[in-house]
Amino acid sequence: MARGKVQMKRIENSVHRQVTFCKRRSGLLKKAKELSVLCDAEIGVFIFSAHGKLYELATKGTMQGLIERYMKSSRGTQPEPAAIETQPDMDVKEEINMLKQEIEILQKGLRYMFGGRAAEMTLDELIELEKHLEIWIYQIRSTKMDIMFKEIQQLRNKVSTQSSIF
Amino acid sequence: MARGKVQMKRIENSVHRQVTFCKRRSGLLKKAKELSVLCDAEIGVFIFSAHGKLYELATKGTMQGLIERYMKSSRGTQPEPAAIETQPDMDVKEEINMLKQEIEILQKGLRYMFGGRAAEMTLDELIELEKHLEIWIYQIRSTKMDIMFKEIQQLRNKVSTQSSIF
DNA sequence: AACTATTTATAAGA
DNA sequence: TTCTTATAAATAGTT
Repeated sequence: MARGKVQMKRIENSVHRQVTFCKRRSGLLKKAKELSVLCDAEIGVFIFSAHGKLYELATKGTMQGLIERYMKSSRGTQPEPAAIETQPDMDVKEEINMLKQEIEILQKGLRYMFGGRAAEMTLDELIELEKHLEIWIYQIRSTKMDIMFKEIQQLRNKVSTQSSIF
Repeated sequence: MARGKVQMKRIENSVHRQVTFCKRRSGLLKKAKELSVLCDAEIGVFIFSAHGKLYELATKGTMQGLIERYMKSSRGTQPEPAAIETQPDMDVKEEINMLKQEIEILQKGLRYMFGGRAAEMTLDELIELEKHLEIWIYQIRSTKMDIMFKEIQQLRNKVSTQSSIF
């Protein structure tokens, strides 16, 4: 943006590209900090260079916390999972609470797996997480069964079709 | 940055703050896109407004994928979990592979929990995930046992100290 | 939303 | 990298 316009496409000269990456990266992070301070926003940025190196910024708190908040927030904007369609009579609020609880659980689990492990979780929390994982496994087994049952039905249909041909 | 400098602190006038948020937010996202294109970088940005509304950008692929990459990448820069200290003789490479595998597992689980649920997972993947969750539960139980054992020892010490006093 | 006077960011060069 | 500087972009205050 100085001494000449810039084309909005990958810079082919690798030296230029590296220099521009360095400059614009710091510019971007500066802008993010400013926006956060001026407007009281919480911002997370991560940048992977072409060679895979990570540069990150999290205003207010940690990136982990921001990701958890992101998960929580963006979850609601997605289409409802298919599982709900099989229970159209269920109370919507109750379903939402269940989903929220599931998210809380996984957040705890995430902290356990990616964070400093057991050091960050108390005995009570571990017991709670274990309980929820058991529920999760139960749900997975249930879904598995559904899928397998459908497959069996399809196979039966095929078999009966074949037997009517011959 | 025009018609007067700006102080780097929260804008008190709420109308000004809202307008500035809107302008600078779009500016930040534009800069992020430019950096990604010009320098072949992969960038994720999320912005929570003061009132909690989420604005996001993920260049190349989805935010989910970026977060997974972030988890993978930043994991290595953190201090090693305490669990490793209890096994100083274990081969480091093997330990790294185990951690990587753990991450893969949780990523699958994340997709299952936060993504489109069962619809996105095949039977084989569900079976695999179930297996990994069982391992995870096993690890949690093991950690629980460690914590409980330490607590028992501490309590025993207290008891024996008391009995020597009286 | 638009308009500009300024401030910032930054491309090219050293 | 870092500095310099001419210019392009972003944007604060105003309409």
